[in-house]
This record gives sequence, C-alpha cells and structure tokens, in this order.
Amino acid sequence: MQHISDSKLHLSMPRSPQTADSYQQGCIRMTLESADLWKSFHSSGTEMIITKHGRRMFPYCSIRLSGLQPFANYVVMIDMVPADSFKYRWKKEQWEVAGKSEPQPPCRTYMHPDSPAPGSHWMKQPLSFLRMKLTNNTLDQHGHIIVHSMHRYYPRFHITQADSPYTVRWGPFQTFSFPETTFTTVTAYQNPKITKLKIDHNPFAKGFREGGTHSHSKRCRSNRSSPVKRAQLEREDLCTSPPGLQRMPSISQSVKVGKDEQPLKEHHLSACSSEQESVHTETLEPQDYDYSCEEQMVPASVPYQPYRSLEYARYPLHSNEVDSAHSLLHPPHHPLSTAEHTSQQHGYYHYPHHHSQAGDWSQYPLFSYSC
DNA sequence: TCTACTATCACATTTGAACTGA
DNA sequence: ATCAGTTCAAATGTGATAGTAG
Repeated sequence: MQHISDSKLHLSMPRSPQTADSYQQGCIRMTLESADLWKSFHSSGTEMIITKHGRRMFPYCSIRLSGLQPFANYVVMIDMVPADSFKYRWKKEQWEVAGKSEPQPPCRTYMHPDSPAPGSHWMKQPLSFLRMKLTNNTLDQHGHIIVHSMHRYYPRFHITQADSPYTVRWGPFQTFSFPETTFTTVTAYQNPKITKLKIDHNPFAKGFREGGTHSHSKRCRSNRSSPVKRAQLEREDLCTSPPGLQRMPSISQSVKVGKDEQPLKEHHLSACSSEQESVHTETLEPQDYDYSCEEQMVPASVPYQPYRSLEYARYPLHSNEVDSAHSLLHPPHHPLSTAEHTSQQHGYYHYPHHHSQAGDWSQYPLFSYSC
C-alpha cells in the first residue's frame, strides 16, 4: 500500500505488449470530486443512512478520470470495503467500539450505468455514483450494496478494460480508494453535526425540513397510497434502469493536488466464474511487480477518529499516526489477492490484515452482483 | 430498560413525457 | 419531419420521530 499526500491518485498502467500504445504508456488518474465536502463530513465522522429499501449516499461518490485510452472500452465499478473489523455505537456524543464486526453480508459490486464506455467518455466529465444505494437488507433483490449498520466502510473504485460487463472478470483491474470517504453506516443519524451538514448541502433534505410540518400529532398514519399502488411502485423500482444523465447540480469541487506516483505490490491475476461471482486471484511476490491490479489510497489528514476503549487500545487510531491509522482504515489488502486462499473457490478474495479480528473480512468478492 | 430498526410523514427536487414553435 | 426548448404532473428522496423488535 502506498500513501500519497493528496487527493489525486496516480497509477502506472500495466504495459502489455499486445495492447500497448502511446496512451497505455501513460497512467490512469482518479480524482475524487467533492473532496472538500467529503473532508468536511469526515472531520465529524461521516454517517451514511441505510434502509431496508436502499438509501442513496450523501455525499455521493463522484470521480474524475484521466489517462485512459480514448477509444478503448472501460468498465467502472464500485464496492464497499469494511474499514475495520469493529462494530460501533454512538454513546455520549461520540462513536465507540461496540465489539467485533458482524459476519460479512453478501458483497455486491455496483457497475456504473454507463459501463462499458470508451475512455473518452469517462474522461469527458466526472462520473457519479449518485444512484447507488446502500441497504442493510441481506435479502435485497434490487442490487443495492449490502452493508451492516453501525459498521465502518469505504468505497473502492475499480476500472478495467472490457467491451462488455461479461468480459470484466477476465481483465486486469486498477483499484482506487480515498480515506476521506470512510463512513459509518447507521439507520438513523447519530451525530447532529452530520445531520446539519447534510441539511446544508443536500437539496432533498430541504423538502421535509423546510416544510414546517414536524408535528406528528397532525399526521395521519394511514398510507398515502393504497397497498396495490405501493406494490406497483416497488415493482417499477425493481425494473428501473438508470437513466443516462444526471440533472442534479453538482456541488463538487475538483481538488488540484500533487502527483506522487507509487508502484504497488504485484498482483498476478487469474479468474474464473461461478454463477454471479467471479474469482480473482493473485500471488504476493514483492520482487516482481505486475501492476495488473492495484489499489492506491490517500491518507486522510482529518482529526475525527472513533473512540476506542482500552480493550481496543492495541489498535490505535490517531490523527498523528497516519500510517497506523491508515492500516486500520485501509488494511493492506487487495481484492485480487492471495491465490492460495481456499475460499477463492467460492469466489472470494483474501484480505491480509494486521490483526486477527479482521479475519471475518478476509473473504471478499469483487462481483457478486452488478447493476 | 436500552438500543437499533422500520414505517411514515410533507415537500423540494428530479424526471421524462407531452406539447409548442422554429 | 425533425429538432430544440418549455411545461407540468408524477416520481423520487430527504430527515425526524413514533412505534416496534430484540
């Protein structure tokens, strides 16, 4: 894992003799849009509401890409990675560890609706994952990303050259993540600072807030629409295909930053498929870099850290200790790692972690679902 | 009793079909 | 006939909170 001191990630492209041309000798860059917004949330401890039927993220993931081959097709995906192996609770105005994490829910990967698209398309404008939803319903049938409540996650972006979603699993991946996008999942907001931030920045939040109808005594608990209508809506939602363009105004600001370029550990990639899950494997041989799949992250320079009791003091997370914090926020793992791990027969990745509790997260598929 | 989750509310915003005019 | 721009109804998403479940 490499640490870079800014929000622009910079990756060396794998040089393939078969496909190499002038463009491939460049590098893929990914910039987090709304980095300032993410950081302001992160400084208070970002919380993401999750619901049974799926809830959008706010701030939502939006990135800018460069360094792609203009005429080559790419698929861009996102998934959620546990930031650590703890469960949290909100107590006395702060987050504290409430024990070990729950067993990992079914992992899903959300494919950007434009995928596959040529590099020129991806580089033309920022791409957002506004429509991606998070749910705590492990039986979800809508393809939403499944996460546990009261756990910490961070989004991870994957880019691969592919002409169709069905050939994705055979290609080399480049993986990116941003520490400031780490968040805690909740079913109801805990930190009032986060609530205020969301109301200030999220246009949808104004509707209810400014409506002036907060009195539940006036409310009629009967449904606004009949059960038949509601069921119909749910079916429609099930069939909804993502529209192309987003008209929601962007509040993002691209952050101009440095350009540290760091080669990462090697990943030998192989793949096979099950019904809905693909198997990506790698061997870790630091002497022999491949770059076929790599992940780069940026350390967050933000004061917020969850409170940890003495019981967990051996896993310090302090803003002054960027490296140790980073190893917790972003364990030195990779989705396409450790070929020998037996679980890979079932389509999981092995994540090497610093501490034993992380064993629950050691199996992590890249694709169990795409939407 | 406590904590976490779910359902429900009203309204601003988004979406896309329908319409209009060049 | 086609395209671009406009209008507007329906759909969507939002945070707060009472009720429920464990």
